[in-house]
Amino acid sequence: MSEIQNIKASCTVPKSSIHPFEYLTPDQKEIIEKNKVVIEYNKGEIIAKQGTFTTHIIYICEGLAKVYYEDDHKSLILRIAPTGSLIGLTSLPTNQNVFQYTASAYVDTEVKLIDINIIRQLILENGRFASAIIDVLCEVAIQKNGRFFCLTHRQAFGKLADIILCLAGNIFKTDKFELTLSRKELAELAGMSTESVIRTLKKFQDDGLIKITGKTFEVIDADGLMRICHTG
Amino acid sequence: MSEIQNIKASCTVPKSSIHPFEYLTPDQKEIIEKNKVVIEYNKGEIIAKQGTFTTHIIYICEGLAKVYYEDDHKSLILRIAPTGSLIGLTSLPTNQNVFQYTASAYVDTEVKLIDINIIRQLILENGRFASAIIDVLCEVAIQKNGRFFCLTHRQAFGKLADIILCLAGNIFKTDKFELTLSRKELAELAGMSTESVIRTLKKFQDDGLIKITGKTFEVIDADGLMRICHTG
DNA sequence: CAAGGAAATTGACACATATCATATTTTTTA
DNA sequence: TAAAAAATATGATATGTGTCAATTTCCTTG
Repeated sequence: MSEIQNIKASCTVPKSSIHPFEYLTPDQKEIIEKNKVVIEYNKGEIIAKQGTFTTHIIYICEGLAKVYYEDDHKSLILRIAPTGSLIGLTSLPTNQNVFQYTASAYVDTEVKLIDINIIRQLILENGRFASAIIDVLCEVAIQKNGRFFCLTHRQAFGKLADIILCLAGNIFKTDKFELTLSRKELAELAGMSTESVIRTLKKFQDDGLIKITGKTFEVIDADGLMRICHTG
Repeated sequence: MSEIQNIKASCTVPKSSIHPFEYLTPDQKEIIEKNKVVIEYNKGEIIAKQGTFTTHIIYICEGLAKVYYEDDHKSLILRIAPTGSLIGLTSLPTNQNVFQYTASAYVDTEVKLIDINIIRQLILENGRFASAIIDVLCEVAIQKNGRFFCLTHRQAFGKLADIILCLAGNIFKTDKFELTLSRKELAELAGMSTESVIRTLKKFQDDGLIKITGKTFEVIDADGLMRICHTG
């Protein structure tokens, strides 16, 4: 039986063990601190809107954000940004000065806004910081590849199994957790219809893979879900 | 009537106008030149295999590479890397030292191999270079979001229309071009079956959107294809 | 130039899953 | 606490597209 935290699901959340700001000098840290703004968002509120000018990079101090791409009245969740994530890095190139995606608060979330030009300047000045930013970008890219593959090549069973393992292993880091997401939100995350999510969830329960009591999800057979990820 | 080069298809190829090496000092350029290896690959040959150690970053001097993710005997094309692209950047984080995808030559391709540790060192030393590498990563990320959306949210018509516009506008940069890809390869690119590609292509011809003569593709109605991208 | 093989094409069919309609349960709010 | 609204659940149906099989066309190679 594998430990839920060690499950490697292609998933939605990058591992994020990188903290670029740690590589700044005290002086540089102070520049950030002096120019930062801290804002609280309520669940559901939009933190950054695709297409608007990226004047600041967003750092998630506490909470969870949904990062999604919007087009033609459809939307695609790119990733879930947990505490410690940076949002808006894709606007670092000066010719790409608008948000390439929308970010909204999945739960009540506290963010720190940092002037993007200060970040640009620090990248030029501090190699270790630049390197850490690159690491963050790479980590997000790798996670996105996995999610991309999952959503295009797996069918309902596999997609949902993947999401559940990801929630358990990467977000809540325990096999029994309270899920505040509605079935509709879960469906959006898995890239399938709400009804399909409900049916698939029921099937998983009948097969003894998971147990749902109200809003509480419990992963019973992580290895079984893992197998479905790779076959279903 | 829009110019084919200005069509904004979500697409498969990043615009790639960034050349990080231009920001190096003469000394730094010399380090690169002294340590580089140039290799020629024939069409179809594998340039880098997912899972193997990334000892070098790959620069495409001339040609076209297919970058794809492999899992469970299935594969997903992430992007097409044209002349001037860098491959292997996602291995820059030292804890991510294997290729995250496979790259193979779409046509005969000449590449330059550059020791990844030299790149890492240059990122630390040269802020402008680091910044340019970040720009490249961001550009690839943005392109990948578009492709991700296209492949998950559009159906056959839209996906294929998108690919055709991308080939015409971004790769060949003309509305009449010779396509060396087989229907099977085109299908892989559009994330659909070979038969569906053939049927859809036929429909496009019947509707007077494109004209195919042997291996020559001609875009007749780019605006029409564009519309299909966003509705089909 | 003929034979063999690969690629392209076409049609029939299967199947996964979205959509729609409707019912039930839960939550909100007045 | 009743009424309204939202979320969840379930069944029937529609549809897009993949798969399989068969045929034709094109290209290679002896």
